[in-house]
Amino acid sequence: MRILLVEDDRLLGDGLQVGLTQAGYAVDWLRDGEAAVMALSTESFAAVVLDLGLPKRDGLSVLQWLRGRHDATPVLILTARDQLEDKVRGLDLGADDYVLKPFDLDEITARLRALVRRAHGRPEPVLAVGEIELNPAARSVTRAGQAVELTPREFDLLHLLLENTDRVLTRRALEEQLYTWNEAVDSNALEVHIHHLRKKLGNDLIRTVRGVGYMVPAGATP
Amino acid sequence: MRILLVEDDRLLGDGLQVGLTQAGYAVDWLRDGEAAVMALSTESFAAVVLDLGLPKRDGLSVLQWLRGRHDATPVLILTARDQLEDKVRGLDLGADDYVLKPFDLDEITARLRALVRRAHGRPEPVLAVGEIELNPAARSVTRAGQAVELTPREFDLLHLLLENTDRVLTRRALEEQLYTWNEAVDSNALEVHIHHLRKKLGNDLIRTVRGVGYMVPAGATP
DNA sequence: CGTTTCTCTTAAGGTGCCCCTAAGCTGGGG
DNA sequence: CCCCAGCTTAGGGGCACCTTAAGAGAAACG
Repeated sequence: MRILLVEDDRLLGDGLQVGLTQAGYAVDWLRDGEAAVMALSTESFAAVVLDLGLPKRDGLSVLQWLRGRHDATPVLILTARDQLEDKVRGLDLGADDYVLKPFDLDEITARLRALVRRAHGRPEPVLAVGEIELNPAARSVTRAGQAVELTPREFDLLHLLLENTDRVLTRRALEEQLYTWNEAVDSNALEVHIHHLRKKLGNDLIRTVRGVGYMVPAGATP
Repeated sequence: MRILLVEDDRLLGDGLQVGLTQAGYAVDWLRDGEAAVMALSTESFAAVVLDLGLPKRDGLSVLQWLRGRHDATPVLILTARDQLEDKVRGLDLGADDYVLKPFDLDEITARLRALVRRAHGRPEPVLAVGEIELNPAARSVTRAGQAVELTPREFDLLHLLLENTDRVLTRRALEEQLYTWNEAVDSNALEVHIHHLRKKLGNDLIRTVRGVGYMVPAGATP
């Protein structure tokens, strides 16, 4: 599985190359947009990891050029948190997904995996417990086949719980995952979201573990 | 599930040992690279948690030596954020994963779990004595395969006892662990919990040692 | 740009469960 | 036979969690 990594920052690129290699990809690492276009015009990749701020030729320009050729190679965009506009424009131009800096390597590989899988027309793996199903790619949830509308927070929370069935997630752990590393909430927001989830999905799915946190048993809701 | 922890910082090591033990692992804690090599050459571990900055023998050197012997024991590296090069070299040398300092205990246990599972497709670590099994991650207890409902205190108490099978735990020791360093109880609360545990798990599991404390024999309840 | 809708947080009040307490009981050891 | 450590039982209080409601803020709409 061959991947093109386009990143000018030496440190970041180095880390990514190693990490992605570790994850089982063959990684070609280029430092500027010009080189990226050259590579893409002659070679074929399973996916492209594309930084936006590049020398010689901007990342968005590379993306636009790629899509102009009707090349459907999956593209994962790396963008800083304060450049949301770029992200939006990137998605408009045909990016398949984006990751905000500073990012976690696991997140990159996870999204990349999803991207490649999607590109090959293979269905996304869904997380299922009992009659509840969650589709991470579509961000959709069904209960006994019926679609259930969840807000973003609710979805993320449920996602976390379903990824860790049979494991108790402490309140701390959940909050740290939901609220990105800062501005921790000091109220019972988490409880409220849990409450909403139970209301929409039934009371049996999420078990309260007093004094610790929450858990969804793998064999819940008969 | 036996784990080798190699960490020279006393405070950090202490915290890790407690946390990992809490997570259900049997932890051997060594303070320098020399000792780690000694241990690894004679004993077998499910995984190694390895700090890089070590006395006598550097962590990377230990890792290199280990891989040189074609030992595939999973290795989780602890590294400071400003030593990315080391991390990279570590991965090159065959580390399986790394965690940046300062880290979260939950993250360590999560990665460790993934690592061990990856290494030989095994499920969660459990503490087992006779027909009693305790799963720290799920905070669940079974007796002869049947789920047993325990209250938080009961669970914590049982957890402590099972972590120290064949060792007599004094009333003092138990109370200090259960009640976080303050607000000691001056009554027989402990006895009450023991009573409840016996009621739910059978009278043979927990042995009373008159005048000292309690103990669960490793080969209890046939 | 005002209006509307939707989501998330905050806060307050309620409730059920757990845990401590205490007091009487039991049995082993001196 | 007595004493004391541990066992047993029951109840009340407190706290963790639940539930509900409403306001702030952001996104969507015209």
